[in-house]
Amino acid sequence: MSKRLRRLEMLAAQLKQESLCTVKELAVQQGVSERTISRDLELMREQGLPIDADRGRGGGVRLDRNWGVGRLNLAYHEAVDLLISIEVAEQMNSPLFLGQLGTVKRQLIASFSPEKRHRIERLKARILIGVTASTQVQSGFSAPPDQVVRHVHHGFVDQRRVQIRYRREDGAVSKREIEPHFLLLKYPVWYVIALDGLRDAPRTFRCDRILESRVMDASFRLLPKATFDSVLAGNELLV
Amino acid sequence: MSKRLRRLEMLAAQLKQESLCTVKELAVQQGVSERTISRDLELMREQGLPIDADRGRGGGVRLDRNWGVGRLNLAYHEAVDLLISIEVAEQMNSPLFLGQLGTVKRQLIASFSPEKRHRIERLKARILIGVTASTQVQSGFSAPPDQVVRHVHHGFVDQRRVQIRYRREDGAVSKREIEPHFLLLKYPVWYVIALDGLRDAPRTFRCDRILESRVMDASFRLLPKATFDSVLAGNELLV
DNA sequence: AAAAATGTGACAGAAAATGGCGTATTTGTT
DNA sequence: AACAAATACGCCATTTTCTGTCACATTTTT
Repeated sequence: MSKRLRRLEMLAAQLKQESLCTVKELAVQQGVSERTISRDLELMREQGLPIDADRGRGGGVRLDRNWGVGRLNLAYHEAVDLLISIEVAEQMNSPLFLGQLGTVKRQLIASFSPEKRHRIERLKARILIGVTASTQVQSGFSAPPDQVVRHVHHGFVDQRRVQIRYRREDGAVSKREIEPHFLLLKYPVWYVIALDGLRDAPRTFRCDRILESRVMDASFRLLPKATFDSVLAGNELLV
Repeated sequence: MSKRLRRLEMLAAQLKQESLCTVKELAVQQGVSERTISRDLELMREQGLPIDADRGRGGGVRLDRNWGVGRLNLAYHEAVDLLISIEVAEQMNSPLFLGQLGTVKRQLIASFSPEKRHRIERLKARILIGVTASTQVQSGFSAPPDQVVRHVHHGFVDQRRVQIRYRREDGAVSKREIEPHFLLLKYPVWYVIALDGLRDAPRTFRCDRILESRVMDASFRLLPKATFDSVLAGNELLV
């Protein structure tokens, strides 16, 4: 069903790979006549792909040089991560490359439904950017294990409780179940501001001090930000 | 020509906006029969769109909640910026949100032709990540003006000479024409490592000390990295 | 049980896609 | 100047696909 659709996609892919190909080549590859390829290219142009053609000997068809990417298919969570990454980077106040990403951001936002957009806004509001960590803190920093990063991320985004083994500054290790409400970045260190499940008290955890983690099935409800004022108070926030 | 293609796109767009719609609604909107919409949805499922349907009263059709973005259309330079941004952020060693961006990166890379991929590799090799700036440097830091950021970015990517007005640490202001070969990030400060056009000597400039800038028409040729060893030597590089 | 939804199969008529052919046009090569 | 290799496009018969209609099954809510 719908062979043409598939052919159009394959043609687009082909044109992205090869810088120049002739209609004849494409026709042989796709097993259709040259006339058909011509018509396909015509349609693709109508759809907005900037396909240039050189007539005459040594000519052929190619995508405009200034065209790199036809489309990027993003799953919901990928799009969310991308959008939030861009916004975080923007707020980190060190532009140069990310400053140029306005169009990308706009497209991402536009592609979300209003309802989802709102969810992302709330998510973003739960990410706090603080001042850069002191030299002393930085020297004692090492990137947390991948697994921990994934779990904290998951728990934060999906509002799931996370079980962690945590090493306090004084070296004592304890097991806890936390509800990750806020993330705080004091570059390069991420902190989780969470409700400690057992004591029902707000606490701050440094991600690189989390030794092990597990995402629980249980989700949690967001509490008002005021609940965390006590632990947030000590941090200079940029945003 | 190809009404169906257009209809399929419109259906996808519709489904992205509305969380739930009935086949009947869609049929009326598109001016075709319900049976046709059914078949369209069938095709879209085959193409990989996760369209769920609830039967029975109050039911309808909707995109899987985990699906936000159908496609992102990126121009070449946007795609380049995005890819490089992701890589820079990755190398900044502060994951959490960027950890999930592997798929996005892979898709971006896949969509470039080998030739373009190579150009991007070279561009990336010209971006250096150093250690975080000292507290002292940070306190004297303020984000450079947008225009300067854009111009430096432009000059760096397109290998164009850039005219700048620069304020040295001692306060003296001078006008120069530079060839931006490398960018060095010592978070949050970006440095431009460039050939000073007048003296033909490698120099380092702090972006936030550039007062004004202008991109020239003249492009420049890349010199071997060894040319800049003298100015690069003093920097601890992470990469 | 009724109503409101989707899902699917069959069939004939409508519409679109295809291939083949011819011609025009552009461009590089001999 | 002539030729060869490309795209561009119009026309038409043929083939394939799409569409609407009708019928019936299934799922879910009221």
